Amino acid sequence: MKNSQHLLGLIERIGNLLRLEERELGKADGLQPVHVQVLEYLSLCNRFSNTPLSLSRYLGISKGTVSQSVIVLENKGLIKKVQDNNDRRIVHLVLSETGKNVVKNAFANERWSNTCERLPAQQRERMAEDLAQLLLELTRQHSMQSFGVCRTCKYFTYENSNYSCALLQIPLKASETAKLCHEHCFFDSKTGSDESLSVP
Amino acid sequence: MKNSQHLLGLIERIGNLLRLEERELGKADGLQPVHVQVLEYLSLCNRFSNTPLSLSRYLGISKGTVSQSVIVLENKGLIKKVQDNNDRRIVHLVLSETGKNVVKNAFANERWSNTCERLPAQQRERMAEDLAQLLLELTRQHSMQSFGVCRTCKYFTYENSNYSCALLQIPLKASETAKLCHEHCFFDSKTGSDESLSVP
DNA sequence: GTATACTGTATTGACTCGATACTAAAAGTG
DNA sequence: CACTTTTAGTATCGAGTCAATACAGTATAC
Repeated sequence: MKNSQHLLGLIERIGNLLRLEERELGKADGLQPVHVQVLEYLSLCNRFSNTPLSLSRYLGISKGTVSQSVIVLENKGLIKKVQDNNDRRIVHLVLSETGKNVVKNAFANERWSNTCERLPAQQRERMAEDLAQLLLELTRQHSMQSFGVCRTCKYFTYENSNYSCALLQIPLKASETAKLCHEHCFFDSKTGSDESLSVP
Repeated sequence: MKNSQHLLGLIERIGNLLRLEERELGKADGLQPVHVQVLEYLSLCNRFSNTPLSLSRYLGISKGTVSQSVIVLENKGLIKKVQDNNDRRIVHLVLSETGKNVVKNAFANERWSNTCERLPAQQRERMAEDLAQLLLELTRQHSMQSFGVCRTCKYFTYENSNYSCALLQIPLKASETAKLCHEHCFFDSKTGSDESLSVP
C-alpha cells in the first residue's frame, strides 16, 4: 500500500513538472498547457479520434471545456474544423501548417529530451512498457477508452499487403496504423478480459 | 527520440487521469485538485519542507498561487499556520485532524490502489525506481530541488542510535527520517555530479 | 547601520473548468 | 412514416487557478 502511494507521488510530481514545461513552451505562442496538450494529441490521432469528444475523453476534461479550447486554437490559426461527410454532427480537428510547427517545437523540448538521453535506452524501453500497462489498468478502472496505437489493436488486420480495421470494417492507410485510435483494444490475454471496453 | 515522445505521452496521460481522480476525491469537501495535492504533500514533508515556498517549488506553481490555496485550506479548517520560532518570516503549514482525515481518504483512492494491485509487486518496485531516477534527472534539468526522503539523503547520518542531518547540523527524530526534505541530495555517484543542487 | 536578500501576502486580470441548458443530426421505435 | 431517444457539439455563466506585480516584514552581509 505504501508502495502505491510512493508511485502515485512520483508520477504526480513528474506530471507537474511536465505541465510546467508545457507552460513555458506555450508561452511564446500565448498558449496554455492544455492547448499544447491538444495540439500534441491532434498530431498523434487518426481520422476517427480527431474529434472534440475523443479529445475530452483523452484529456479527461469536459466536452464544454474542449469546445472552448478548440475555439482559442482555431482563432490562433493552429487548427481547422472540418465537418464529417457521413455524419454531419461530427467535427474533425486538423492541424494547420502553423499548428504542426508549434507541436514540432513542443516535442523538441530540450529539457525532456536531455532528461531521457541521460537514462539508458533499455531503461526507457522498460519504463514505457510498464507505464503502458499501468495506464491500461487505470483506464479499465475508469471504464475509459484506452487510446492505443492502431497497429497494436486486436481489431487490426493485415491481409494481402492491405491494412484494415476489423471493428469498423474499413481499410486503413499505412500511415494511419501508427496513430492513436479511440476504439483501441489491446490483444493481450495476460491482462485479463476486455469486457470493460465497449465493443458492439 | 520517438521513444521519448511516447514516454512523455504516457506520463502525461496518466497524470491527467490522476488529476481527474483528485477532482473527484476533492469534490465532497469542495476542494480543487491542487488542494488535494497540497494536503498530500503536507502529510509527507518534514519540519523544514512544510513551508509555502517549498510547496510552490514542489508543485511547480508560483508562491502567490500557493498563498491563495493556503488561505482556502485554512478557511476550511484543514491546515493551520504556525510561525517559526527562529525565523519569523517563515510559516509552517500543519495538517489539522480534519485535514489528516481528508488526506487519508484521498490516499485510500480505490481506483488507484486497484490499479496498483493488478500489477505484480516486482513491476511496481521497478517502476518506482525507474521513475525516481527520471524525476531526479528532470529536476536537475530544471535546476530544482529533488525533494527526496530524508533517509536516502547524502547528509543523513546515523551514529550511536541517533539520527541527524549533516547539512543542517541538527538531530532528527526517527519519524522524520521517512519524510520528504527540500534540501535532499541523493548519495548516488552513478547519476553524475551534484553541482546543480544548491549546497551552502 | 545600511543595503540586500529572502519569505510570505495582496491585488489584478487572463484563462480554465464544470454545470447547465441548448441546437442539430442520427438512430432507434412504433 | 412520425415519434422519441441518443449523440456530437456549442453557448453561457460563475467559481476558481494561476502568473505577474507590487508590497511588507524579517534576516543577513558588509
